[in-house]
Amino acid sequence: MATSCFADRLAKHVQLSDAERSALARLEENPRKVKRGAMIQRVNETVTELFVLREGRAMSFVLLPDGSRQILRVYFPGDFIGSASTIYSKAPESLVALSDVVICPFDKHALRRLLEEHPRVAALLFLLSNAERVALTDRLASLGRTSAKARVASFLLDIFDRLRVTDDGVTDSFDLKLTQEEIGDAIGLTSVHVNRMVRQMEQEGLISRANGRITLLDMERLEEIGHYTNRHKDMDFDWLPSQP
Amino acid sequence: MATSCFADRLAKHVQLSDAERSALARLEENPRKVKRGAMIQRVNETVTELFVLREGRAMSFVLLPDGSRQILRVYFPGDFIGSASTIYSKAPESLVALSDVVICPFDKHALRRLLEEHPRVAALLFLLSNAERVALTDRLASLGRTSAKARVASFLLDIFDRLRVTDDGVTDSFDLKLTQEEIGDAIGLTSVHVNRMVRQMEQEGLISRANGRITLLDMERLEEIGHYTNRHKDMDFDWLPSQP
DNA sequence: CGACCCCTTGAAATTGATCAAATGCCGTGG
DNA sequence: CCACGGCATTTGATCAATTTCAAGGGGTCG
Repeated sequence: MATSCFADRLAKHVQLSDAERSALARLEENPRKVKRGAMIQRVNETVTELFVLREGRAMSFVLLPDGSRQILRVYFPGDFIGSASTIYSKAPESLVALSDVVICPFDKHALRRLLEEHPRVAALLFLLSNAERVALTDRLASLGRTSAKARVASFLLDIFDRLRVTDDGVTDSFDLKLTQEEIGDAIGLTSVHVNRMVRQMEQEGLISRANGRITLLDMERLEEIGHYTNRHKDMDFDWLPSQP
Repeated sequence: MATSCFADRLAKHVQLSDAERSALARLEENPRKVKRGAMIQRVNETVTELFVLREGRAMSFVLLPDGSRQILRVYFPGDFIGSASTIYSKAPESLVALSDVVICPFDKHALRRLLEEHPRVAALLFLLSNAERVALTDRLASLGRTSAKARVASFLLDIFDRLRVTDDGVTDSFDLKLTQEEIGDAIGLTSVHVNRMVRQMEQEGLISRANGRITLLDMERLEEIGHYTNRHKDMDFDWLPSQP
């Protein structure tokens, strides 16, 4: 059986049949290495490909005419990225590697075949897409209605909880691998102000930092400050079509 | 053939077979009227139902502990709402009727059957879910990185373009049917500041208002001010499975 | 008529942005 | 090994956008 990073991720939620696994593995037949900082997809370029992120970290973002950047989402191994190209012929967002990464590009026609032949996987993708949607609405509420400190807190918790889904080594600390400017671009703040908030949270004993590594010292208070809810706990896949 | 508001919407993008149409119509077998202002779904309640909005307008929102509200999305006839309950057992957001509405609730098991039996419809739903995702990222960039005036401009254009998809009567003016406080809650501003921006845009000849009706007088400038892109023009459904 | 809601306007307060400069860190090449 | 350049972080001072607070006006519905 071929390995599939994406199948492994899905298998955390539901059992997959061998046929489904190998169909998913076919999406990852063409792994490609991309260097840190390199562009995977450029906004407005014609796109027909999607990607599975196999290794490393990536992000999607848009640039506004005045040069400011909004980071839309940070991605981790096993994430399915660039799904906007399923419906838009021109990329609505750019994708860039945050570290050296391995991505597996596949054409949307391959996705089509997968959806046709494996309705249960199709349903699963639909569900995960809805989970992404909720993640975005959470951040929308964060940007629209909470203070700078709350945004930093919830952003850290979000990254932390997402890393924990796949990486069992994560217990209370993690490598953020983002500059303060990037954090700011993700949560709608300047790097200067991110610095002040991080620094303040450190002094208050909420977090600590050591060469790029963040430790969450008081998660309860962080959740309270950030108005954060961990959505991962509440997922329910039971109603999906039973295994073929 | 039974009527289906949702099928009509999908049919704007792709041709549907009779079997697909009647399968979609079954989702709308139980229309229910809901009065303006009434709750359709309350956050944190256990949910197993989704809805097609057949008539009227609705919105989803969350309340933060300090009482402030973030409106996540405004919905129009033909929209598929509450899709978060496909994956979360407790509603992550509330749904409320903005006008008297007719909604068609259906159980997620009915959706499951639809996805199993009609892979092409499943694919289509997946695509539309990705389009929603992009709409959210657009607003995320708006909240995170643009001025109050830009947010108002892009919000108006977005509502306008979405109304135009279904309602042919819309050419340059439309009923917003939202209070200034609701606009503010959607784009992360106070009602006071929304008022100042709307008023300013009116004085500059960008828009005009008459008893709740908004007319867009200078769309080009509005698009520029709001950094707005109309995504509807760029949709591509050609690669979908061909008709069965 | 009164209650209520929404819109409007002004003045003061506050949050976070902007500008500017210093510090520290790390990899590279001499 | 050290010097250097370049990038990220840190800090201070000032500025500007938006919120907050407060009050008045207008329309509508019971």
